[in-house]
Amino acid sequence: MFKTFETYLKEKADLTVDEMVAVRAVSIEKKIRKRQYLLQEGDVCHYNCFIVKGCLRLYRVGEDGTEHILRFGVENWWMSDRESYNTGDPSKGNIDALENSEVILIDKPDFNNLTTTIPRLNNFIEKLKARSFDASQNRIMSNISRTAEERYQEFMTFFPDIFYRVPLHMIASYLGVSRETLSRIRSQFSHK
Amino acid sequence: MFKTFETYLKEKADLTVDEMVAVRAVSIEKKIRKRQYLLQEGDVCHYNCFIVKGCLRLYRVGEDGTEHILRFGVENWWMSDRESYNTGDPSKGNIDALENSEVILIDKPDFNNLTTTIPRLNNFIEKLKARSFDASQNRIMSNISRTAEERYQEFMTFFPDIFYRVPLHMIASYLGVSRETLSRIRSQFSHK
DNA sequence: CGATTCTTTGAAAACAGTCAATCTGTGTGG
DNA sequence: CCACACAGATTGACTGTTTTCAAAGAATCG
Repeated sequence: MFKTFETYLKEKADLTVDEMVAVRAVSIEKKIRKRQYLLQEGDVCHYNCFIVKGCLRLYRVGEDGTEHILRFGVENWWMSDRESYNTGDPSKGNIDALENSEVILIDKPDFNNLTTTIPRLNNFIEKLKARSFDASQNRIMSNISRTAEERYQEFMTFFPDIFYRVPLHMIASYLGVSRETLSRIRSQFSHK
Repeated sequence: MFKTFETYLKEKADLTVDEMVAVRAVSIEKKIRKRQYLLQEGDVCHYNCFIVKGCLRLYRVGEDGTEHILRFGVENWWMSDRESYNTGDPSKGNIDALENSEVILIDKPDFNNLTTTIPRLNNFIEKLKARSFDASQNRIMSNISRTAEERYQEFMTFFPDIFYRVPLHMIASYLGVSRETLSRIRSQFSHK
């Protein structure tokens, strides 16, 4: 299970063998079954979580009780509630598994240790954060400027791997429309 | 003009006198008049920009030619197109001044120098980026879960200082609704 | 098979966008 | 100082989109 993570780190951050050992020393392997929670609202997010296998989601519950999905994560993605992780405040969101999954957890102090002692890792993580921010900006742009149909097509083309493995009502939730609306968008679209 | 920046850095990052000198050495003071551009679509964003005085906006133009505002910035905020700045790719957005403004620009290589040589500055900037990311996530949540009216009220309470100095049609653009809709939301709201 | 989860459909109501017109305040040039 | 232009805000009428609620079909899993 650590193997996948190792391959990933080797390719992305080009870690040495020694560095890899250091990473491994603080890595916690964990299996989560479908519908199981990795983080629940109100708890503090103490871990960085790398997805080895499976599919997770981060969502928040609105005032009316509706679930709103902020992110999906699949193999080789990171998944945590960064806000709670950074601030140490209780999380506003929940992370649960949409499939039986395998993840690697690294505790915050351990992770900080790694990034300060391994510059190449730090570098890579910084880049990752930067891209993640850019993605957020683009999603905001999408939300304020595109129609639901456009956002739907955008999602399909950008994340085909996610599109084909999560239920449609969750994609609707991610896009910010009701499942009925998404269903109608799809039927309109396929009648062309 | 540098004075304001100095006060800010002193308070936020607690820089020493020597460090402040180093910052000053690479700071470019610039005045921008209302409606003038700091960055135009297609250009690469080479600078970090700190707002000493005034008000700027970052916006993108949609396929139909409509302007969509991604961010506003006022005194003591940073304003740049982070995507272009990070990647070196041409910017998808424009930054212009909504009022006569004064900014301090720091070139990317210079800025990198500063953050690598001044750990406390680096630390502060990292925190800033983290908060900025969190804000993005919260805005996305808002976009996919709240009604236009709720987003409007949210904006007023979170950014009263911006609310009272930018035209309403720009707030509409930021919120992702037409100016007419915002106008109607307001009149409904005030008839209570 | 039965239960659950997921998707689709229909009809009514609420909501938002567009276009065109009007109203307001501001500031500039004569 | 006035008249005019201009940017901003509002309103009305109309159209189009999205939500909601209720119901019914598929698909999946134990």
